[in-house]
Amino acid sequence: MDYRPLLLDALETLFQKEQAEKQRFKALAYQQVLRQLKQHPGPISTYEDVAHFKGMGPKIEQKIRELLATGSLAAAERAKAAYPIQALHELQRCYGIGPTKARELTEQGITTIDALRAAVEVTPRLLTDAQRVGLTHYEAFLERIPYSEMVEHEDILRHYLPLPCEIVGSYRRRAESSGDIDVLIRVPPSNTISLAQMVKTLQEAHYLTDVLALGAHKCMAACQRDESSTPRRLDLLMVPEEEYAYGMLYFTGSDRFNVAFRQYALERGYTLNEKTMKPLADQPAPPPMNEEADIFTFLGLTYVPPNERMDARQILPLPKDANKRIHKRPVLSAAFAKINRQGEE
DNA sequence: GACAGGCC
DNA sequence: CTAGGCCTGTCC
Repeated sequence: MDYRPLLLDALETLFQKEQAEKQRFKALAYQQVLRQLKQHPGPISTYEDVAHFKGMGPKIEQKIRELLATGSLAAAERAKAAYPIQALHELQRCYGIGPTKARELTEQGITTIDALRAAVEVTPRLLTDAQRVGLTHYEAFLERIPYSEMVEHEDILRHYLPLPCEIVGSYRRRAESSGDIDVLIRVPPSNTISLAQMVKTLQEAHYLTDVLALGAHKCMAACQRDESSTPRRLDLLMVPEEEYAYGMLYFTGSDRFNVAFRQYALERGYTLNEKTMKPLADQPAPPPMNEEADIFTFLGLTYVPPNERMDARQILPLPKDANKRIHKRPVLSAAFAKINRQGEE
């Protein structure tokens, strides 16, 4: 008997319930187990199938054991009676609607995207400008963007932007699809062009169609290659030259690779974020990093090309003897490559 | 100007 | 303890 579908439903329910009750860390705990369950390919028939998951404490263990033994979970059933779980889930898939707004809407009797669309026709101020854009493009923003289309966006952006830029995220890791388009713009000290000006240029080219948020350094927007193509989520980030290498490393991910990378930096006495690297104690301050590879070298790490950046397994000290490198470097297995292709943002 | 909500 | 910062909108 495969309890995987029941387990997914029960844990998703409890995740929504904790979110509705603003129990951030409880929600996080369910989310962590849910993510691993979704990645787990095979059926779940005994507790041993999930015992090795990260973040399995006594509370979640008890709940899973109950579901495996009885086929249902009392806590999840109670949550379903107390909250419109399905409605909260559906509404939160809309860009700009989080737990609070979703709960507010369900309390007004709005429980589906269709109902929300009808309500917003009558009362536009039910949502903010950005949320209305999210609602308009609800289906489109849930779609994934094929790699081949990402290449086209890159061409368009390079054509219109007056500064060097790169699409980062899972696209740079060569994932076969991406969730959105993350663009880093390299800003030299001499720069006089504002982000607002660049946004205007992209709007006049009829590429950028909606602005969700626009500040001095960051723009969140929607874009389209042409009138008939699917609208996509676009993020533009202005990054000063001296921070660019750190920005590239950070926004290229993957998340797990970043966590491992920052942990390793800590062991070497440095704290790392998306802008810079600082010495912890009496370490020397790092020199300017012109490109990503400089950061690897400075920390004594073997450079990892973006498409191999998956998790801690790629964090390897530089070999003392270059000849040994051939034997020390693990070969990318098909299974690893598959994980990478999932292309989480 | 502080704070909350949401996103990355 | 589980990130921290950016942007928007609201309230006073």
